[in-house]
Amino acid sequence: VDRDVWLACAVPLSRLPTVGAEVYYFPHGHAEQCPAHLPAPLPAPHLFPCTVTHVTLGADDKTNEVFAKISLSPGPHRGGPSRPDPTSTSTSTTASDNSPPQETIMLSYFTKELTLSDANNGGGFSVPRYCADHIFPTLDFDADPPVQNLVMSDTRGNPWQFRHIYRGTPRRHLLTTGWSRFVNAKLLVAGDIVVFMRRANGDLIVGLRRTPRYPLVFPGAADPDHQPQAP
Amino acid sequence: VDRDVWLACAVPLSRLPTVGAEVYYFPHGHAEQCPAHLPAPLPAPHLFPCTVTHVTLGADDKTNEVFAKISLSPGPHRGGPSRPDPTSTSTSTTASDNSPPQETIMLSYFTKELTLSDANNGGGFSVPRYCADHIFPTLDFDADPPVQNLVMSDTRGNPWQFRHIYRGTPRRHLLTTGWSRFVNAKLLVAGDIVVFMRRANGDLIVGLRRTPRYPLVFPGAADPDHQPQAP
DNA sequence: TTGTCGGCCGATCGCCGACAA
DNA sequence: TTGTCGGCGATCGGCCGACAA
Repeated sequence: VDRDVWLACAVPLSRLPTVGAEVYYFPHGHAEQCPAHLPAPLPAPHLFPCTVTHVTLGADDKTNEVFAKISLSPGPHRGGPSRPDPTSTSTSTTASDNSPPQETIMLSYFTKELTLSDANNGGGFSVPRYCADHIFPTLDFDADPPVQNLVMSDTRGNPWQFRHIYRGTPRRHLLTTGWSRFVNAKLLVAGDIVVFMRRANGDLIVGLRRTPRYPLVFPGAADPDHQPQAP
Repeated sequence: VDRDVWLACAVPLSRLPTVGAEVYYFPHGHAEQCPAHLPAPLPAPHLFPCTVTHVTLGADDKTNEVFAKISLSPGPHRGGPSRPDPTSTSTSTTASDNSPPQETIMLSYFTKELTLSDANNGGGFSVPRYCADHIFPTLDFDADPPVQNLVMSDTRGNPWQFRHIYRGTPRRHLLTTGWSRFVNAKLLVAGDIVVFMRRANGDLIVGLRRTPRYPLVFPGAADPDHQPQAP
């Protein structure tokens, strides 16, 4: 996954450490994300000085959820110890360090939280004005109705096609054909956030941020047998 | 999985070894079922004398495909070597030994290979006369049409409900409502075999045998993204 | 400007008897 | 006896403008 795409999809507070940075590993922050893997009650909060040896950016093949794999090498810091950042974790999207390099955003992007109508009803998506004007290619407003096909890649590079139309009274931008297929394939629900990105060369990319799921695995979802059919 | 249910679903040639039996492990038979896991070209066919230490019967949670996990302990046989059975394998449905105990079938069962109509058309299943007469509960033929709801468990114990009706000209037995749901959930295709079983207490069980799939993993099935929607 | 709703049209699902193998 | 077919009614998906927030 490209760094700029990753950053656009990650939560705004996310900061990526650079290789060689001296950080603190905070076990409690890590355990917070993997409550099922707790081997035993953790000892009192403690910070371990570490050095970042490798950073790998990725996106889940199925859900497109972005993550960062941060390899740490334990050991004391060479320079004077700076104030430890208690939010440091590893292999999570909220990893950060003490000297975040300012990222230059190389692409335009727009985010929207899915409404109930976006996720459930009729299979359409209401495109906010700003997104249609600044991210999507401009429509031919002489046509009636103005309509175009958009092809955009997800964060794994797979293409998705959407019908973008400007219609209704009052007029508004919508994504229709293709949208519900995307929602179903990505298992999106209201509250999830879509990220539409446009590169300088015009390429379109669609990314995702998911709201926390409770529980992460739906009971009975793995085995459809437990849902016997109604008469 | 109960032993009698397992035996009814396994292919007729299947025989289960007993713990302590002295058998031969035949690597080529095993490799035949796992062509993808061949570490290297196998040496010339060879038989390894082994003793069965444990037998576990199971059914795949999703597909209900039955299998036997047979633990072998390598070592020379104590008694005089009997004629080795070249079909012996481990962890497969075709496992066998040299002294199959005669199984007492504790249940009635009926098998049918799915036709194209059973698997594809209209969501119904043509019930052969023998199955309706000897396996299913008898219908009330005074009703018009004679109809009943059947609830049967799959080999994992999950309940499935089918509408059993006797109708048409000429009259015939059919499973209608509920059948297509079962076909879709179990990913059945024409050529697969269903096994309807009735225990002495009247309980109904439905099992499956699958025809070999080529390939075993459908290309592109894992990632729906590679199938962009048609306009 | 945009979220939600009801209308409605077309596609699909699935129950049906007809008919022939 | 039973496999396949065409018919057709019910259901569902999904595109639409209306309307109000």
